[in-house]
Amino acid sequence: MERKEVSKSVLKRLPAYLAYLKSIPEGAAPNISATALANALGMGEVQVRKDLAMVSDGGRPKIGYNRMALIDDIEQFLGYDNTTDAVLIGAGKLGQALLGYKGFEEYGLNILAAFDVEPPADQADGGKPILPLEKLESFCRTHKVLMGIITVPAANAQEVCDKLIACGIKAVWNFANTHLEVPANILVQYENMATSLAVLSMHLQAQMKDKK
Amino acid sequence: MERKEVSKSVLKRLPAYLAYLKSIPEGAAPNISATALANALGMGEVQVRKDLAMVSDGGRPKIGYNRMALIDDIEQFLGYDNTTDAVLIGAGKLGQALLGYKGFEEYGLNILAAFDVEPPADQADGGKPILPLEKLESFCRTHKVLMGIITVPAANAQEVCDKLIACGIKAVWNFANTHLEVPANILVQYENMATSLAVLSMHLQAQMKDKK
DNA sequence: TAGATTGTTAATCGATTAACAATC
DNA sequence: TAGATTGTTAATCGATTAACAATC
Repeated sequence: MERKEVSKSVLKRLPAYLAYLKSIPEGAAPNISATALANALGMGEVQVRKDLAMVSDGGRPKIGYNRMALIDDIEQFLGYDNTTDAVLIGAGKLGQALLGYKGFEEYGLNILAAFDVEPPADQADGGKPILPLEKLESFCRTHKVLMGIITVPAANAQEVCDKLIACGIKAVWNFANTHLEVPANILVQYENMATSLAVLSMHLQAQMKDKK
Repeated sequence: MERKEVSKSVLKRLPAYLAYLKSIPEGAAPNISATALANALGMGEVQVRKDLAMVSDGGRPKIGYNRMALIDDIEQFLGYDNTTDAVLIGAGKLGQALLGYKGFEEYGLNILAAFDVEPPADQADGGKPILPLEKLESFCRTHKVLMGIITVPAANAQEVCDKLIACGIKAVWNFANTHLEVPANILVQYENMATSLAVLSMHLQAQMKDKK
């Protein structure tokens, strides 16, 4: 299957398909139709079919897609089959939660270590190390790290980001609620809780108004 | 200023404006132009102007918008001025991190308590309580809670979600990587790390290919 | 064969961008 | 007045949806 260019909107839907496909028990029927997938996820079936056409080499009319093959295709497309190493900066509550989260492996993400200006003294045995920030550059260089995760306060995020880029990082996952200025070839993905909250509180406000 | 209907895309950009406006020091000039805002955030200036027109009652040509007034307008529009109470289900690592995060207050979100099938014995003094799941319904009813935050494993998310809706919740913030089936009047906001990771690993793959 | 299902081509929709008129 | 800046109207762009032809 040759690699097609997919738009960001398609890309963002792929993990949802994958999660659903994986949640189907082993013993179930080996095939699944785009219609079934669409219904399960509350989406349009044409959209699902178009999305799948981008990553798989096709389903068979009347039968659908082979579930296992589809899982493999999406995982390969998303690059979950080869792991990406990452470093995390900012070992506060959120940082440590992400550091300890086992689920990332499933997505091909491997956080090697965290860095902090003040590494906590009591580090969990066998957990991933939290190192002083001074060691960041040498660490990134020796491990050829390409992704950095920022979980420092917003005020320090740009500074940390600059440092990461100087260390050779190409992609930044930013949990700080601030815009980051970066060169064109660097991608910043914002994980912005404030955005989600805006959507939620908007809905609640509308609900309240409807009621009265 | 009468309340306009804004699209989700506009809504999602508002928190970014707000964060930037708030990051400007008190002492700076009292006005800011849409052009300046756009440049700072790497956005188009027409887009910024259109967005602001939805929430503020206007800037003045040649001068721009009054910063303080703009902050107030956006906060009011997003409902950050009156707090929303929420409960959190699933006191694992992520759940506890969110529970302990002070920053939500700024967005008008107040997590009252967490619930778990097995509340941990050692709860931080003065922190928010982690209660057994059986107490969820009475708690929600007495506190008239409208928002629920789901941080349980994907396999249990739907069950928890149903329970929340039965308790009168109107908006769900779902951190589990799974689709939730809900009635039409309930909003589910997915906080999907897998989605962000997909975008990031895609970028890294493209970078690698360019290099060789 | 008939019908379910796929994949594609065309139409619609919404959001972004560009052009321009209004204003301080 | 001139110029910066706003706000609006029109044009473009991209993504979603609808219609339909292809296939097992």
